[in-house]
Amino acid sequence: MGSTSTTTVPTNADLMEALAAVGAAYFQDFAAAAARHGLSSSQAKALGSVQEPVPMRALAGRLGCDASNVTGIVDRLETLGLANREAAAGDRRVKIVVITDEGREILNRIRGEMARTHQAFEAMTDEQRIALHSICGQVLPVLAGRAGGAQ
Amino acid sequence: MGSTSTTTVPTNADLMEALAAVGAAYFQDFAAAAARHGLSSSQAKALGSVQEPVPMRALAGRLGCDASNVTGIVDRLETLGLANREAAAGDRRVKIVVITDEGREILNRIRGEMARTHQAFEAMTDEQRIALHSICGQVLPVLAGRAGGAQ
DNA sequence: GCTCAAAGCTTGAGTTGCTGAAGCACTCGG
DNA sequence: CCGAGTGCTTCAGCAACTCAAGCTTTGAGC
Repeated sequence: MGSTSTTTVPTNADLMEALAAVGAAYFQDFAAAAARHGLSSSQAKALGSVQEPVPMRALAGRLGCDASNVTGIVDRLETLGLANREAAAGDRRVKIVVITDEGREILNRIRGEMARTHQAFEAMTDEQRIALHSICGQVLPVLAGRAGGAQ
Repeated sequence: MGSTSTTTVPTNADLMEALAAVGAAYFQDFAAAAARHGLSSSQAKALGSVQEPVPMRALAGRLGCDASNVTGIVDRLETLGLANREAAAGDRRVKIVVITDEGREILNRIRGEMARTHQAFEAMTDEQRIALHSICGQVLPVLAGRAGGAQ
């Protein structure tokens, strides 16, 4: 396979490998920061997905898992005092997950403590930051299967 | 196309969000492809980490989890006929995990079936591919904690 | 050669993540 | 008001994960 050369266009396999490695490393940094605050990565991910109030069912969609699974995760967040269930106005079947102030604080602290991630970003030039952000923005809708639709 | 003179440099938070979204989407594509072949994402990830024979302990390091956990994962891979344990020459405590031909075939098929990922990559220009690959290569050592040496 | 500390793997107990099926509570169209 | 459909929870069951404990092997010191 290709060696690192400025004129070599990476193959799909090259890109997959690179993206997988970066994604895995990012995730481990995230999980480690969450663990320092007593949260599993799933709980932390859920917490990050409820910065805006979200119904249980929609949360399951965001997390890409079954609705019954979300019940347990939110149970634990609620026990820890990081989120609450609130009844939805207008449809009493629906329960809306709302992050608490404490939850928001923990979330911000976790994000701030992702030392490796911040270190990696700091080392990037403005051009690289712009390029990476642009590429992610372009690639995400396809990767997430939302091509042609708005979020 | 988009880039005008208004060069907005994304903040760390912007990049974190973008990277997290792309990483999560990639992982879901991966997990879905693996599931189609009866593998959990952990099993598939392990399978991808033993393309070269690896001792159990080293595999645990690569997967970022406890050694005792790897026992169970490799148990299942072995049951499925996708990998084998072999005794290490020179140290009979060590067991080396070796992928089987069937395991290699399944792994290749999984990677080939990550449709969204391939789709996303196909839509990239040569410049973007080079930029993304280069950025990943630069960022990975820092993100994975293998940078500089002061740690 | 023996002993003992340490290393590599497995086992067991216990929690969490996750799914599918079943059930309850509620909404909405007829 | 009734029945179908929706949203959430509960339950059973497996996989992933961790920690502590246990077994075998290794290697260093005696």
